[in-house]
Amino acid sequence: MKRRPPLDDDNGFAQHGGYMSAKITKLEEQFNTIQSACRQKSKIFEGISIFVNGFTNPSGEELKRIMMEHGGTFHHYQRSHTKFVIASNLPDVKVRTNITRNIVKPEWISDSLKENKLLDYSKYLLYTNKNRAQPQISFKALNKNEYEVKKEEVDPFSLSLQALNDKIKDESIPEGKTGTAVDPNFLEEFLNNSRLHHIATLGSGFKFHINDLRKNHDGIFPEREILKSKLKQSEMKVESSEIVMHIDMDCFFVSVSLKKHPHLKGLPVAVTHSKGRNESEDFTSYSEIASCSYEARAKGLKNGMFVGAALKLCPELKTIPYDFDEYRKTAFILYDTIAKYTLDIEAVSCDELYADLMPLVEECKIEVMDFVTMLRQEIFDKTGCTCSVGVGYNRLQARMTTKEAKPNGQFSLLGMNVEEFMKDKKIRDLPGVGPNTAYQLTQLKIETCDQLQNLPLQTLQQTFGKKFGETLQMMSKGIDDKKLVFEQVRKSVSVEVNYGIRFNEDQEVHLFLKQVTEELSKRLKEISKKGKLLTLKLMIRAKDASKETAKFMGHGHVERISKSVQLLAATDDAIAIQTTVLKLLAAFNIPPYELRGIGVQMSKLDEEKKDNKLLEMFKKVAEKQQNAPIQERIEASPVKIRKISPVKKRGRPSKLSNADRSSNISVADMFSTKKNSRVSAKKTIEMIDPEVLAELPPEIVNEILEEYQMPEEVEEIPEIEEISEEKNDENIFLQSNWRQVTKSLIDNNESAEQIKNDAASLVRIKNIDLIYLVMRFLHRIIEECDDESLAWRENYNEIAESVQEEMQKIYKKKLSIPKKFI
DNA sequence: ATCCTCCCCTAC
DNA sequence: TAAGGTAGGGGAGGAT
Ligand SMILES: Nc1ccn([C@H]2C[C@H](O)[C@@H](COP(=O)(O)OP(=O)(O)OP(=O)(O)O)O2)c(=O)n1
Ligand SMILES: [Mg+2]
Ligand SMILES: [Mg+2]
Repeated sequence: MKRRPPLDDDNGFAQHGGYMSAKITKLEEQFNTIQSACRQKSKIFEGISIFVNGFTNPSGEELKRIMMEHGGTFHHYQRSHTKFVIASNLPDVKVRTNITRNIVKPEWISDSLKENKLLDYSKYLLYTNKNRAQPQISFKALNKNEYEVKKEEVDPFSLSLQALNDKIKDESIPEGKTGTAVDPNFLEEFLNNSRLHHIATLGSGFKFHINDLRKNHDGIFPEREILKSKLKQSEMKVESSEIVMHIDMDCFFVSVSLKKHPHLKGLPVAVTHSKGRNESEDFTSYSEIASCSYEARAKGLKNGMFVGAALKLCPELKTIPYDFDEYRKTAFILYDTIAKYTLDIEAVSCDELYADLMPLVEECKIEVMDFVTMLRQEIFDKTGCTCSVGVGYNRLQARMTTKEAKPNGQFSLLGMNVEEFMKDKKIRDLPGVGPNTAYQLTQLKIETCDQLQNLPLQTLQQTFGKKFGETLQMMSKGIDDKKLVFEQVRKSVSVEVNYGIRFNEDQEVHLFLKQVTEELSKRLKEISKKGKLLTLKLMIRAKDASKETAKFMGHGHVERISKSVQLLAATDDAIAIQTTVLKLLAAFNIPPYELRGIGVQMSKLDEEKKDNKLLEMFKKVAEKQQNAPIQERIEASPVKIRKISPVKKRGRPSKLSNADRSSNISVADMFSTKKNSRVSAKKTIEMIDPEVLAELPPEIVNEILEEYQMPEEVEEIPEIEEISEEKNDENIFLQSNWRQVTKSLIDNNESAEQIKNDAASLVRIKNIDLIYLVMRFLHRIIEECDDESLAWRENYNEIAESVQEEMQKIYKKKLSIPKKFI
């Protein structure tokens, strides 16, 4: 209902107002045609979706036709909602990453068709418990933790990768593959030239920078004295909790790049990789415009537009190259100039931030807009670039007024009728309203905020969902409850490449993925984080897309798929990540030549791995004041804060150099004498010196990690009442991923001792609901596996016995749990 | 009711 | 030629 087919538009020449015919994606169009073309003959397979893996009889094509004609659904790739995988045999590596309980022989389909009714698929399972002839696999292998590196398993990959590595070094790149991800230098080259990579990196860099400045700041802003003396004194009337300023550089890349091409000032200019037009009739470039000047915008140009399209609108357009290093330097000047006056800053991107000016104007007793005028002048003096500022009582108001102010202007909504101000704004100008939402709103005949204000909330929520519907209406009136977030915490890290992806061989894919995972590992290490949830994101050529894209080396029209795995322990290890990612990839079974994009993302990030305890401690201290204006923090607890940040930075904040970053460590250093910090048992892993770990071979590392998943007693003795709490933390069944951990213990045939103890302990802490679940779970998975399961059946009996024993002691009765095995 | 996975959308 | 990255918010639908 709320989800629309994605807007996907390969050639991108579709114009902005006429929200294209691409409401329905090409893919869906095709789907519809096919559906209607082949008249349905029966509904035998209604509600059944299949994916065909490998060679089958009937063939994949034939099975597809059967499904279509008889009410079923055919998936070209295995998806989460794919109900059955049809296969006659599967290579081991594929089996290991598939749930085998839904792998069914193709005969299921053909026999069902013959009988003209849906037969019981369980008789056609490719892998059953009785089916010992089949390679043993399934549950164990599936749930065996993915990151785990066992020599026997990994060798095939690592060997072939090594071989390929050497081979590629010696040999030239295959025919027609220069400039693709097959080239071993591609990733580096691509990242160096990708503007989107640069702005993303700068963006998170500045978020970090602000955190860093705030943590190392003493709460004194000497530069405010200058404001007090230079600007007219005036009293503020307080009628809001925030005075929000939004500041954004005007056509940032263009302004900066123009400094080296001054003769082009005043002309329509765009920053792009393309050299522009050589011939008079050359409107074909699919190079993207990162930023265009306001003269160019007057002709209808927009950031992100293709050069060819832009030239059609503005044939006299001049293009200038990127200057990434200069963007970085300029952005630092922007941030550091503002940081002299306040650190109540929410970083948005390299050319844009919000600041809460309330504490500043209250202290200095100055007019907000006087400060803004002075600030903009200072930024211009230092950078030679103009910026614009909007001011309002919330972030939305500030954001909207910046648009109004641009270029090179400022605008305040304070004391104005906000609802009135919003009325003539186009819905597309609301932050959060992109092409899709705008299209859906125009379908509702809504084009301005005025109309949006008057639309019944119910209608909006029907189309956009409860939450977003309400947000939309609030926004249309200029209301926005979201407070600024000064200290932002990263929740994920990813490396994605959706350009130049043209492979022929699996090994080429593997080799590229290796580089991608190494890059990911590098980035995790840079910010001292480890992650527990690993996601592989792929872009696959859409069925109807031509093999060659309109845009050179682009991805074209694609289908996006992703798959994630929970790791047993957080990791940043390149090998561990790579191994897991290769398995995820194998599970999709995509022919290499159909890939158009590859990304690897790590989320569920743990706390900082180094000085973990110290940082956690720091957070505890700073927790309450976390998002408070910097000055209030000091007032609330001057002693503590001084202790945390003895390193004073007066006057001009320094650039974010390596030296500066490492100075952050001094925060942690301060705690190095405090030993009584309480560490959650889960994090015991972090007690191993990371440097030591890094020296060890990855297999060993993972073994150690595995060990530490079941930590021994914590070395430091916490206060008495905390002991029991901590011990409970160690109970595997009290971990959120206890199912996974338990499976892994069983699959690896580890000792049942801990399971037994922890299960009994559950009874002691009277967590009966959980012990009930646990016992049922144990029974089920032990029943499902065979082989070693004899031992585990006995283990189960023992565990059950010990649980019942505790039950008797505490409750004087037995728990109704699955019966013992015989 | 709450969680998880696999998306989609938006922004710069 | 061209360098379509990356993070966060959130919804649908299934599992628990
Ligand atoms: N599709 C986009 C949008 C932005 N950027 C880069 C180039 C921009 O200069 C910079 C900042 O983005 P803004 O949205 O702030 O746009 P500009 O600064 O270029 O223009 P404006 O004056 O509207 O802020 O990010 C980009 O590469 N591709
Ligand atoms: Mg800008
Ligand atoms: Mg901006």
